[in-house]
Amino acid sequence: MKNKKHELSDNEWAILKAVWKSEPCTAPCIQEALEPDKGWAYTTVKTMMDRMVKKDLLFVEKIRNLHLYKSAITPEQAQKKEILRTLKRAFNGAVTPMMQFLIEHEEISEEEYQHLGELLKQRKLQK
Amino acid sequence: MKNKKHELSDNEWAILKAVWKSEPCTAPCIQEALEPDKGWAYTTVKTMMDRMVKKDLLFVEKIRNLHLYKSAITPEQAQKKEILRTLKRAFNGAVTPMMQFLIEHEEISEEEYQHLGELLKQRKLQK
DNA sequence: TTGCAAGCTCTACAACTGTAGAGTATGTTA
DNA sequence: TAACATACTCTACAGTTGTAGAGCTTGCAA
Repeated sequence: MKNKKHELSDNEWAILKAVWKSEPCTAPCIQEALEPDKGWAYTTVKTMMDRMVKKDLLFVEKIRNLHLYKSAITPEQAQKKEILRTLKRAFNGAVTPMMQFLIEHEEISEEEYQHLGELLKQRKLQK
Repeated sequence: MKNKKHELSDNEWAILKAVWKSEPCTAPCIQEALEPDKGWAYTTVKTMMDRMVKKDLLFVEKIRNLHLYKSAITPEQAQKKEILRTLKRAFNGAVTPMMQFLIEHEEISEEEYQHLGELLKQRKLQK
C-alpha cells in the first residue's frame, strides 16, 4: 500500500501529531499521550499505528521486544497534502480563489493583515 | 443523520458539483454528466445520491415517478467546511499560518500577488 | 395490449475505519 | 522460580464507502 493517495483521517492526524512530538516512540507512549483527549484503549492505538505503517505514514523498528515508531512524513508534507486536497476539491486547484476565500471569510487581525502583506511583498520581490 | 460533521468525500464533491450545475436534476442526468469523467454505473450514482440525502447533503422531491434532487448546501458552505477542516487538522485552527503556507508553497503569479495585496488592503480598511 | 425504454428499488459485497477484548510473550522482582 | 507488569498478537465486529447487478414499475408507442 503506497503512500500515494491515502488521505489522512482525523485520527491519523491525531496520532501523527503525537508521534512528531516525541518520536521515536512506542505505542504505549502515544496511547498515554492521547489518553486525556481521546480515551482510546491501547489496542486501538496500536492497531491504528500498525495500519499507518502499512500506509507508509509511520515507520517501525523492532528493538528487542519493543516497537519503536517514527513518522514517515513531516508535518510540512502532511500540511501540503491537506492543502492540496482542499485546493483540488473545493477550489478546482486554483490558489487565488482559495486565498481570497480565506481573506474574506476568516477572522484575521490587523497585525496579521500587516504580516501577510509583508509576506506577499517579499515573495513578489523574489520574482 | 445530521449534516453535522460528515465530511465530504471526493465522490460526494463530484456529485455535488454536478448537482450545483444543473439542479434540480435527476440521478440519470447526473450519471450522464459524470460519465466521461468517472464512468460510474447508474446504480452507483443513485446509491450515492440517496446516501447523500440521508446525510442532508441533497434533497429529493418525488414528482410522479421521478426523483428530483437539489443540493442542500451551497458551494460556499461546502468550501467553508473543507477549509475549516484543513485549518483545524493541519494548522490547529490558525488562519495566518495556513495563509503563510499557501504564499510560500504554492505557485502564485505576479498579477495574483497584486490582486491579493489589494484584497488585503481593502479588508484592512474595512476594519 | 404488448413490449420497450427510462427510472427506480433491493440487495450485496469487498475494502477501509473505528474500536477493542482475550490471550501470549517477556523482562523484572521478590 | 513464581508472580507481575508491560508490551505485543490475533481476532472480531459494526459502520461507512465504493461499486453495481437483477429485477420491478410505469408511461408511451406500435
